[in-house]
Amino acid sequence: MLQLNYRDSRPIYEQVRDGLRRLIITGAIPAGDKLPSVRALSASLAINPNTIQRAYESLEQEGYAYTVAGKGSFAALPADVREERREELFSKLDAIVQELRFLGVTDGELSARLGDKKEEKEP
Amino acid sequence: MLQLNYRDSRPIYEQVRDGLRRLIITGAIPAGDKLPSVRALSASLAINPNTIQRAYESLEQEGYAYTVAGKGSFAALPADVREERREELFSKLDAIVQELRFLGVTDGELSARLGDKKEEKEP
DNA sequence: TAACTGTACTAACACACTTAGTACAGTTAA
DNA sequence: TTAACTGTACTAAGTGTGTTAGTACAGTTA
Repeated sequence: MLQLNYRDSRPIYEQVRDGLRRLIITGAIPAGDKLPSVRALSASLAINPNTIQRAYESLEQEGYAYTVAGKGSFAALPADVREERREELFSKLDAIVQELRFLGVTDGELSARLGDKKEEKEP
Repeated sequence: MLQLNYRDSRPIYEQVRDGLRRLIITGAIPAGDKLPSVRALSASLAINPNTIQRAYESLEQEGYAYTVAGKGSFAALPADVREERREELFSKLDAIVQELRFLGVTDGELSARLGDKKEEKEP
């Protein structure tokens, strides 16, 4: 379900949070569905429950999850959070594209790259 | 010349390295030009010389700089490093675009975004 | 010679991350 | 009601990384 990379310098709790965020945004975990319990996920990933709890805290603070006391944590993807994420990604996109242009990448190459990826989704 | 963000969780030496890399790739520091000395840059940024040294080590390891004993460090941008950076950025681009598509961004919106940025460079 | 260059150390401190353990309130099903 | 689950909130300890401070050395340049 989630993959951890211990070589990565990023903290485990961030990797867990980012992985869950991606699963929620891609629909692999639909909004409203229950997330694995802190203890269950910590057991399956073989890490401390506190680390999972921290990932869930961060995920909830970002708006991708909510908690019902005694029941558990659930996935969420409200419109404003989607919009916020879009803006964040667009900003990163701009920076990358700008640097690629300095590296001599043409509009044609960029379009081709995006087109290729589109075809992978719609063969 | 370089901006540091102490709120950023990223280490200072990575911020310095990434900032210099960007200046080199964009041509703000042309290949062959001398980089500021370790001591001079550490003084102007008000940080420890060891931190700058670490940034230079990393930058040189990536291929964006070379050292001449006793003279100093100089910017570099060989073809293979450019190509490696292109691949790295394309990978990040793919991941961002994929997530944007899941967020409902259409090809038209993507093209428009790229087109806007192009017009900013060529008004 | 004097002032610069990068580099290589040791030592110490601060902070974030992670783990371990315990505890408590709310929910759910037997 | 009891038992097992849920998230949450602590304290404590260990570890590793980043940063700073200080000193030192070899090479270059004016």
